[in-house]
Amino acid sequence: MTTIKDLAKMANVSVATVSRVINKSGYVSPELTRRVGQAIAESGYQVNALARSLKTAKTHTIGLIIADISNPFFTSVIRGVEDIAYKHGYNLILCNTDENLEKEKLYLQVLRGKMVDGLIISPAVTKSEGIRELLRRHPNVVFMDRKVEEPEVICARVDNVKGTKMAIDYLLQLGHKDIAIISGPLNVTSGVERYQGYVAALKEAGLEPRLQHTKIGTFRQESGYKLAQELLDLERRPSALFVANNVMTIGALLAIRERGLSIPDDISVVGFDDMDWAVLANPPLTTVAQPTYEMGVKAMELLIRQMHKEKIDQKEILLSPELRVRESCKKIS
Amino acid sequence: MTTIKDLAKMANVSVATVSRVINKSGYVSPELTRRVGQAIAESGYQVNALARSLKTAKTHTIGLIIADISNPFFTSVIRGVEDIAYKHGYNLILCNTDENLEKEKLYLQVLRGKMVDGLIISPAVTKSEGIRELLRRHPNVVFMDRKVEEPEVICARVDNVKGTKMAIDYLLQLGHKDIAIISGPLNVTSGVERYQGYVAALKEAGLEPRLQHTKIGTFRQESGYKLAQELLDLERRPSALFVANNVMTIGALLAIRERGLSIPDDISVVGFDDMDWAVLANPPLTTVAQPTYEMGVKAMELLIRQMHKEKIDQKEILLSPELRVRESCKKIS
DNA sequence: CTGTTAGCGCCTTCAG
DNA sequence: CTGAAGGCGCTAACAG
Repeated sequence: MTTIKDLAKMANVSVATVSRVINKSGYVSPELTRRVGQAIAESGYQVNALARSLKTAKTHTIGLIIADISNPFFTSVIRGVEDIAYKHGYNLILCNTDENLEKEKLYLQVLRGKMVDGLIISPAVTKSEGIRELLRRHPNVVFMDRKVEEPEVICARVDNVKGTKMAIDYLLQLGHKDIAIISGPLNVTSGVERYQGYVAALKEAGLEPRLQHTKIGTFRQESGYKLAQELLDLERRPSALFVANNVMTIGALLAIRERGLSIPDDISVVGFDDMDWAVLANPPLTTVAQPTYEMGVKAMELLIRQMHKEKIDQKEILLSPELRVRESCKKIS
Repeated sequence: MTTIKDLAKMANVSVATVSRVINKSGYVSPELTRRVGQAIAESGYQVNALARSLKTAKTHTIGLIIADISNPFFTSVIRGVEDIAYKHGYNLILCNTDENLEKEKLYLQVLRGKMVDGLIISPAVTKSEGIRELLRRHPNVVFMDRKVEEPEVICARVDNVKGTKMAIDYLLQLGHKDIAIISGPLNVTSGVERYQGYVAALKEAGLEPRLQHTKIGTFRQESGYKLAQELLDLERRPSALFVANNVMTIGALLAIRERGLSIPDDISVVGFDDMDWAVLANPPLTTVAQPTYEMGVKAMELLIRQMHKEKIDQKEILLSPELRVRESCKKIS
């Protein structure tokens, strides 16, 4: 591997001069600049970012910790993060935790070791000693989608309560009274907030949430599938179903289909998270859409401000969800 | 930040000793081991991977260059890569090129600078000077999904010709003669191979591919949408449509739906790439499924063998696709 | 404008 | 079994 030392020899200058032309720091005469340039071209030199980072204490790398890359919600978010990161010259180390606390903890440690300039996290659970320690040790951390029970954290996410309320209110308006929920896990903020939105919306309408009709899932497809089955097997089957995320919705739709029931005649459905095929489903699915790409963008922008020590007036960005009414809910009397 | 120097002072030993206990290299007396261990615990020490890598010339980081993270095909592949990488202690730097050659080139350079131990690439085009140079400079590169026109490259991908033939043969069997294709770009291997499979299948059946019925797209949804429109507007509308990837299929389905046509009565459709909602579509969509997760696993396993200098008997792994017949094609007479 | 030099934090001979 | 010292490749004073 060529080093600046080699270049210095080739161009017959000092390493400092080489460094200067590489970094365009300080003046170097045209002649020397040319010679160094030539040496670089001839050797195919590439600066060693490790050495540079060791010296400058900047890696231009950020860690991205999320639960599941294969979930389209996250990939869209990642896309937003990547676009902004690229624009500002940062690279992403991608860490998939699978909602596994151990894995999260290990990744946190590895990323700290790799001296990332910052981190974007979608934490596996609301309270984690690992993250608390991270917060103490690392100055640049932003949360995304989900947050953690600590004061003063910086975070970009969606208004889950509002989104869920929009969905439930819509169902209520259509005349539904027996609205079931397949909720996410209650130890992550997005899960608990959507559940709270559900409860709140019902109560505001003077309805009491039924234990029978509330199922707590894991945000996984199998979970949506299984819980939907339980709901469908109930003596008093709900007239409407709200599912708290995209992949559980797929599971639920599969279960409904398997039972030979039809939407919305037998049961109305609205899912949290829009999906690009929602309009192609049978029938087209009514959903609560999150601005996923934008969430990624905002998170990365927050992180960049934080890394640049700029003032952040709004520590918590709350994006607005949107109800996309299609044909999966019917009016009942 | 705590360094081994600090630890050495705290434990009243030399840095060499600290290094030895951290890396479990060489014998250290129990007493000193204990003292060092305590110092580590008290200080919350974390080794600086930058410094270590600079010294050892190993980063335990690999670069992953793909076209589009938001495409479920790639995310499933990434998932496979990540799982294996994690198992072996490697981290992933994720690079999204957007099929953009400039971006790819820049990323290649950055990754080289960051001294990644290896690279997995899904190249934007078949022939690229940037990649040729990389191959010359970096010993550990494996291609995934798509490859590049160079001899001896290591690669994990699917048998695109076979997959496409399966789809076309199926349509042929159902009696279709006017089978259109929305192909991918012809400057990437997966695009051209699927196109070739289409042509070959037709010719073997004694049919001549019609220019009118072959549309060359970009693997993007808009492209599928627009080209499907063109096909549908033809005087002699094809009786069947093969779409060469997942997101173009979504576009095509959208166009068909918009025209008020029904599948399979007005037109039969089969798409390359299965999708988890394919069975929920209206009607359930017949597809050619790729073993995406497995592809990622194989690619990473190949890379690991390569990095470990193990012998690789099979440089090119060709995975088998599978036709999933559902309800989007009808028999015609 | 250019060169010399001292580290960044770590690993690894080489002595002891 | 332990310590001292050199160097990985680079940047940034500090001299000149």
